[in-house]
Amino acid sequence: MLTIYNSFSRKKEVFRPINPGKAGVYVCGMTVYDYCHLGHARVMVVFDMVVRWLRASGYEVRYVRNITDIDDKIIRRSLENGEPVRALTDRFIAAMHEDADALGVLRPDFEPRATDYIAEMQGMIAALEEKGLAYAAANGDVCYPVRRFQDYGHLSGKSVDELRAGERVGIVDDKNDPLDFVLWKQAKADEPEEVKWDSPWGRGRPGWHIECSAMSSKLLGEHFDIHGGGQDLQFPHHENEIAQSEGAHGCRFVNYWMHNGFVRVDDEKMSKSLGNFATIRDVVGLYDPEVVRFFILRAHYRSPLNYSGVHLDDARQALTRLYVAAKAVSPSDMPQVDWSSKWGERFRTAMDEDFNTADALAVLFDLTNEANRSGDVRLAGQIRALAQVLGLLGRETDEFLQSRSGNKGGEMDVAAIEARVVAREAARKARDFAEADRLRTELLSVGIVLEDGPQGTSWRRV
RNA sequence: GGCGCGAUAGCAAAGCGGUUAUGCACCGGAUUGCAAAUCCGUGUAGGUCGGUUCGACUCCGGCUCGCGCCUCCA
Repeated sequence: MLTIYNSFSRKKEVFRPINPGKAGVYVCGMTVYDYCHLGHARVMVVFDMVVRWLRASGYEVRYVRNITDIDDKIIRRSLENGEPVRALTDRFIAAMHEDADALGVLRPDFEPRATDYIAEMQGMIAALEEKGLAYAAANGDVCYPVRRFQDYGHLSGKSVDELRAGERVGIVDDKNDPLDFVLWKQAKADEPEEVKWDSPWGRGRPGWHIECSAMSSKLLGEHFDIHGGGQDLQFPHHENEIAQSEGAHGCRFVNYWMHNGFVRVDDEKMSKSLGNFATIRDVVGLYDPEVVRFFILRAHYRSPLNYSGVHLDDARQALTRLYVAAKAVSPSDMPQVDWSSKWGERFRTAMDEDFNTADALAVLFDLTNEANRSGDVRLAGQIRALAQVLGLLGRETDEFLQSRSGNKGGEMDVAAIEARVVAREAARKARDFAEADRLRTELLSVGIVLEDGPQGTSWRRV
């Protein structure tokens, strides 16, 4: 029985889908004006894991992760670059897909681009207007009167009055209430024509929050199961989504809200001003992408995650242990998961407990010990089968161990390495151990470790 | 100022009112020509002060420290 921590109720709840056997999942995706960073990596990996687990549990999942391809930052970047908005967003969508692929993140079933849903957004704004939940501000922007929505603040645990008390002063605003947010922005003279759409409220573009409300209801219905995103989106973005969706549709919006924890770098918040801003492509240049995925999954998704070199090195060693134990089984002839086994049951129990991947991985390590001790290939196969439920261990062991990516050793090419392995074998046969050790030391100096086994010598990069 | 979260062994990270989490690192031993990998053995961790309890790392309260949100942010 799957339980999920629901940010809305602040407690763990048994997952009960709206339609038996099915699950609708919406996750706030990227705003595509720059390369994805580790925070994006966490969102993508975490909800990829969630969807994989729902599927492994037998649910037919409809997974939507949107792309925000219209917003202030995009327009600004486009102007700076002298690059059309569409060219800019296309470029960063392609980059995002590369990053996601590297991390083993499966494509969502739908990746709606905001600009393809302008009509739906306008439809929602019209519906809100009809219910008195939209007004034109002094500057012509159409805004949502937050105080008119009863439950505003529930998700983030804030009351409207507290928000007012803590609000920053000095913000010049045309809104009736500083907390109100924009549904439709009036076009500005210095903005390119490609970011302007005609509407009943004048030429302009949608506000950020209405995008997700419109796309999710169009693709998943007005009421769906799970909505996810980074913790920072809880307020105001998700709060506003609730206000808009429930305001416009008159029914409950989402049953389970899931928020993943932040990524920090060397124990500091990751930010451009601190200069510790790590993009996925930076990190993947230093560490194998699968190590990054493992690193993310090793912590519970709601905990803060601290990125640092030593932690990634640690993760790499741990993942190597799993790979070594699974060596005898190729991913191509991997067995099915035996869910009735002790290991399968423990794994399922861990995952069913609010997606406790840390605990599930601990089960894998216990299984690893058992597999190594017994030499039972079936157990090795179960390591692979279970790990792949988390999107891990999908490669041949040697491919992982010998991969250049993220390994420190690696200047020497494979042919040169193998020539030395052969030469050393010959030396060992001749009992010329001095020569054999010399060759091994030479390889070690370039980051290659040799391992003599019953089936001969194998090598890997450190 | 308001709201919320966290503090676990050298590092990382889970569960749990009373029996070994797990991984990395370290130290012994086995194995190996020597190694590596693997196996065996070794850890009396739970910020602090109180309370509840037969018993608390686990529940409650105070304190200290750290963090997040309240503004665009995954």
